[in-house]
Amino acid sequence: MAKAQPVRGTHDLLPDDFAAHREVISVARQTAATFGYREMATPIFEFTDVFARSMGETSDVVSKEMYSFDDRGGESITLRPEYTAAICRAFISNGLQQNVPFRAFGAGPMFRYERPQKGRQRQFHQIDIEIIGAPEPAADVEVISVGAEILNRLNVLHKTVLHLNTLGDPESRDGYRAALVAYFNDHRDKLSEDSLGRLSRNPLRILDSKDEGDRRIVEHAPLFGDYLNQQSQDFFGTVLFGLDTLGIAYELNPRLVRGLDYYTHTAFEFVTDALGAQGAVIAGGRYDGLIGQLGGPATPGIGWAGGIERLAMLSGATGEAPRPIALIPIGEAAETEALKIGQALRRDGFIVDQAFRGNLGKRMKRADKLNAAAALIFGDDELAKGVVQVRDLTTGDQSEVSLDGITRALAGHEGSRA
RNA sequence: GCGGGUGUAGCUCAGUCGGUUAGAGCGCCAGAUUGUGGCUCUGGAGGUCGCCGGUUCAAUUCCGGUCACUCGCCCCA
Repeated sequence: MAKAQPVRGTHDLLPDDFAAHREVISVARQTAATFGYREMATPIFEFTDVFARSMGETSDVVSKEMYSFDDRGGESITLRPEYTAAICRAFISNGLQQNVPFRAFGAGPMFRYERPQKGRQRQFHQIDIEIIGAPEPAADVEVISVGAEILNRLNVLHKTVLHLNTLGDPESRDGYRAALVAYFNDHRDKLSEDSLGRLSRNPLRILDSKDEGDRRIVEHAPLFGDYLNQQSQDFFGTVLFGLDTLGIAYELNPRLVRGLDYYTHTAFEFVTDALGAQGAVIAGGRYDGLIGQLGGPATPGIGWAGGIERLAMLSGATGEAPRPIALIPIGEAAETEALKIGQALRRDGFIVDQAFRGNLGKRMKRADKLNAAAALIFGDDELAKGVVQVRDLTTGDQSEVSLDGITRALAGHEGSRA
């Protein structure tokens, strides 16, 4: 092991990475804001129970992927593996049922102990929106359309496909699940080992198995459509109609199921094939039972989470450092004057770079390397006249400008403001 | 958690059929050019060849283990 190695599955976000990261967040934040979602944050850790009860003890995340530990007071604490349960807990804790429908946007780190891959890290970051207290299918349409609009503004919508399915209401889902379990039990001798495990934990997942043998059995498995009650069908129909109205394209995918217990009705994923095996960039669904399971008043909800790293990769966003204004004093008196000029320019919003050492040539090279938009050059001669040389480093044009005219002379460099 | 690939300078990569001082391009530093950047030229710094162990007179090279990344499974964002 090399020295100073980061923990497996964690990554540093250096300034360029961070700029791309922040771009995803700010596009999402702005887009969500236009729909009335307000940003909030919850703690990065919660009582383990918050996730164990909501996501289901048998889910992969809870059973083997959580960063859980006992704190010094003996409480079992877990670094959040997802945002939804935490926001729902906050909804209950703060008595927000007065405020429904409650729309929230959040962004931050999540933690799962998984085997790292491209697009899969142990600390990763998500953007997340939730709408709580809206049982109407219009909320499903809205939440999906927020996601589509964010992808659109990030210029990646065309690289994704929206997969859509319904899990129905609890009655439909339980009925289907029972039928599936009965069917697969009759064929358990032919199921893969993975699927035998799924049979007890989450039989719906067998539908999505990639195993050849499993697929042959799945072909003749009962269909969800036959178990959806009228209400669930109507609900889903309304969602589809809304998406059609908005011109949001989707593919119905009856194999799209969720690994977490709390989902009902609409389940969806924006998937890309451009990132290898980790193709879901935004995924979510309706969770009408979740808040009740957490001990709150029965309240429906729907939302999604998007992987910031995956979105940043997909958009190809690369952070670019802004172009500063370089201050290049020559001589001691000018160094002193430079402090004052720099202060004034910064108060005016400019990004100002001041080298701490070097002669004129050195500092010009540095200014060039920083991709500075302009250099302000001044020595004793200029100070005596109360001027500075303003050199445009793109064009090479240079002119003498009086001290109180610097801001005006930099008018063409709005891109150099922070 | 399971199976495969990879690991040589800050970055991208050559190379060593086991043998003396391990290379290139880019980048970095300095000089040509002590009041004017980009181009060019010259010079320089920078490597425990991922780590630990084994075999060997000798290992960066072969073998084992390990760590990290990566591809697929699993799971998901």
